[in-house]
Amino acid sequence: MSQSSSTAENVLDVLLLFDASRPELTAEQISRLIGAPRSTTYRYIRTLRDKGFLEATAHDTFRLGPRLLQFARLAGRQEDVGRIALPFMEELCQKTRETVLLTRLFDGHAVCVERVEAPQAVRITFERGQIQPLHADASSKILLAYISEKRVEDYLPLPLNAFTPDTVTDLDELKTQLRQIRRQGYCVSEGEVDAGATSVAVPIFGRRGRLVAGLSVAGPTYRMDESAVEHTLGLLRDAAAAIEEELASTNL
Amino acid sequence: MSQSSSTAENVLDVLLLFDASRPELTAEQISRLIGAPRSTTYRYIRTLRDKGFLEATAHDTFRLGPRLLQFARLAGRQEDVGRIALPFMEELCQKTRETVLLTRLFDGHAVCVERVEAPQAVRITFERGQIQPLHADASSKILLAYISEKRVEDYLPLPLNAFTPDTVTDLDELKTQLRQIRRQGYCVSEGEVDAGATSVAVPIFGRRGRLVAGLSVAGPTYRMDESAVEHTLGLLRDAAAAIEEELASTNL
DNA sequence: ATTCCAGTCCTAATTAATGGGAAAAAGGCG
DNA sequence: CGCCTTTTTCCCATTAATTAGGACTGGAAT
Repeated sequence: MSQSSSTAENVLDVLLLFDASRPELTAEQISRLIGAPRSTTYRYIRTLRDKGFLEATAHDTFRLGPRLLQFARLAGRQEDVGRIALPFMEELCQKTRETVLLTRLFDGHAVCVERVEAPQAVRITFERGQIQPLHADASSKILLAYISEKRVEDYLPLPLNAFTPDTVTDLDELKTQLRQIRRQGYCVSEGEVDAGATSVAVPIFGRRGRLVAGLSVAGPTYRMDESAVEHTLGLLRDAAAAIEEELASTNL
Repeated sequence: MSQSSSTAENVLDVLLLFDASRPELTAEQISRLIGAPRSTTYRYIRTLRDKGFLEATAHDTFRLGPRLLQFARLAGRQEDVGRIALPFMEELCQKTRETVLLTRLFDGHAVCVERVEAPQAVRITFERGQIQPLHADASSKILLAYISEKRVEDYLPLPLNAFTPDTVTDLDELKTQLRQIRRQGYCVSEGEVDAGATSVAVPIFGRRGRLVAGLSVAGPTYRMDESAVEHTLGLLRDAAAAIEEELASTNL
């Protein structure tokens, strides 16, 4: 337990305190959460604020600052996979008329690296940077499936949370599903995170067979009937193959 | 020139080195740019990497990491203005069928805090976090117009860059325009950043008459004829007024 | 085999961060 | 309007943590 970690770590940790459930924090809270005395905390805050990483709100609280907005754009776009995949995703979106997602494993979550939203009023919405738990939805499970089976539980927040009645919460059942996903090379899920949403996902492999990302199409279940899923799956596979090929030549 | 900067600053500065023109950097470059010896630099890099702020590429370079993607979502969304404005922006987009932007002044640039893209194939595209110079396009000039005239040049990268033949590059002419913008309370620009794009912008004021953001609608010039601009302007004004009202009651 | 780098590790010296508490703003409330 | 509370900044001696120089490792290329 490194109570007094390096300054660098501490400052970054301050940023990490912020998430969707805690968009704003008081200096007092920050101080307590990172375990540093008030004066020290204020020093961190000031540095962060001077550089635009944090900003003060109207109510004696702080929130993430405008600088992070800019990074946002860069971070994803510069990903090799993201950059390469985007045009194929646009094409997929046109052909399926549903939302297309590129997800990646990071820090125990599935992170949306890139997305193209469906050109229809009723659609699945997703933003770049949005994170999802790994045990639900095809876009997440496709990532989980290619982790060595032993380490799977290290990535999961046990016990498994149920978002809908259809979320798989039994670890063994999940593992069985993962094996099946590996066998068939794709994953289809229905209503595991949001009731009424269906996703189809395929893996994207890089060098040495390492999984680099998951590509998926998600739409309202009523539009995703069996033949639509079938059709989507074919398109997904073609796109994944094309992306992999380009990856291999670029990323050499 | 603070040769002996704090650790905290240094680590953050490492992140700031990355921008669109330099999406990847070698350890060597980072070391030189922040003026720290190799071993120290590597320590920074490691800390940043451990926390996901940086990641290694395939070619001995580093780029911004996946963690920043997540921040992206939070940073803008939690802005009071952004959150409040979004629904009105959606409405504006529906009515005008053009791209709607919410911009904000930060660090000598106009930053796009929120945006809703037009539901048409030919449209102005803009992303959250995208930055623009302050001297061109209505969405930028509207921000510049409400800075005290003396300080205007502090915010501008002189000499003024021309993006198109229509970009204003003469400081005095720009100032004259700014005065006019203040007088009439809105700004219309045509082809100043991208030839063929027309923007209409209005200011959004917060408490004590402070400018908090700029609201704008941008579309291809061929669709934005005089009557469309007129129509858009009216909608923009209504939206701005509504946003200001809500801001005042919330942000109290 | 040899050379060249990227990246890590080690250590003594000293710099630069720490944190306790005072003081000063900034609000809130009667 | 002035008093009280809370937030934020400032100060400074202490000391712990960062620094930086260079050795070391390991992989890739020639």
